[in-house]
Amino acid sequence: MKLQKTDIVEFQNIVLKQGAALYRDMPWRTDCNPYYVLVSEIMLQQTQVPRVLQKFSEFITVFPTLESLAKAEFYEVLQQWSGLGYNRRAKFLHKCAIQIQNAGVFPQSLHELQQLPGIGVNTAASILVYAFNEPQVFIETNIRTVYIYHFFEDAIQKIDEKELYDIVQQTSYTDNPRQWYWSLMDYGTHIKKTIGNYNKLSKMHSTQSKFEGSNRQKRAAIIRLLLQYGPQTIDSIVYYQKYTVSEVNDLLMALVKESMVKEQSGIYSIM
DNA sequence: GTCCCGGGTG
DNA sequence: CACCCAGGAC
Repeated sequence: MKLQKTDIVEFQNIVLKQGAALYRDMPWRTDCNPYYVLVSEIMLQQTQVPRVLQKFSEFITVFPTLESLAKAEFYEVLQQWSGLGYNRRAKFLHKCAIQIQNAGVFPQSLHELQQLPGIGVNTAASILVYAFNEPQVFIETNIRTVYIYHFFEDAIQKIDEKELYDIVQQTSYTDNPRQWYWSLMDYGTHIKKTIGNYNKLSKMHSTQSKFEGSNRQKRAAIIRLLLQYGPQTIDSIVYYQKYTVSEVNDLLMALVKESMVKEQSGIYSIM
């Protein structure tokens, strides 16, 4: 779909106007230094803004700089992360800090950013937008909502991500990328709250599996146990959690493989 | 039940 | 491409 210039300008004006009206202040928006942006972007993957707002401030109080995070032990990072969910992200973020600190400079290209763990194409682009106000094209759930609402509301078939990307690119407001994406985010959140979730029309949309009784739940329980009560044997974990031995064994194997947990002569602890 | 400023893995 | 990863809000 090739858009007319007038349609593009009209759309941009709507989004920017809504963005100004709906603007939400956040610490990582007030101060867009690359470290704040990195921390917030990882936290915001699959986690809503209100929950991140609280965690972010606590996290930054303990780890005010990239250097302080890089020098920290992982269990300290995990302690701060605890409660946010998707604990793997804490490991990714910690590794990011270490790698960037070792490199000596904050990565400033899509390619370099994507080399870092936990940073895919979307997060890489978003970091360039928010930290450096660089024009980039990316899609996440709120942006998807805005574009489906405005351009694909009557779609019969599921919308392909490439179609969306094409429109996002054509309508991209490059005068102030930061302001543009803040507007898309705040407007998209507003549409979802007041009108509905259009993402169901996207091919990307899928309902997630149940949490209750899942491995996610059990992993989290083991992590919490190790964080609160220190190193444990498999048997003690089995005793406390009432999971089967083979279950706990499998979960621990996975956690060790992800460098979340380490094992030393039968004793498991946070890495 | 459904969602969330996704990415890694096989 | 399918599945996994957490936790709370609604």
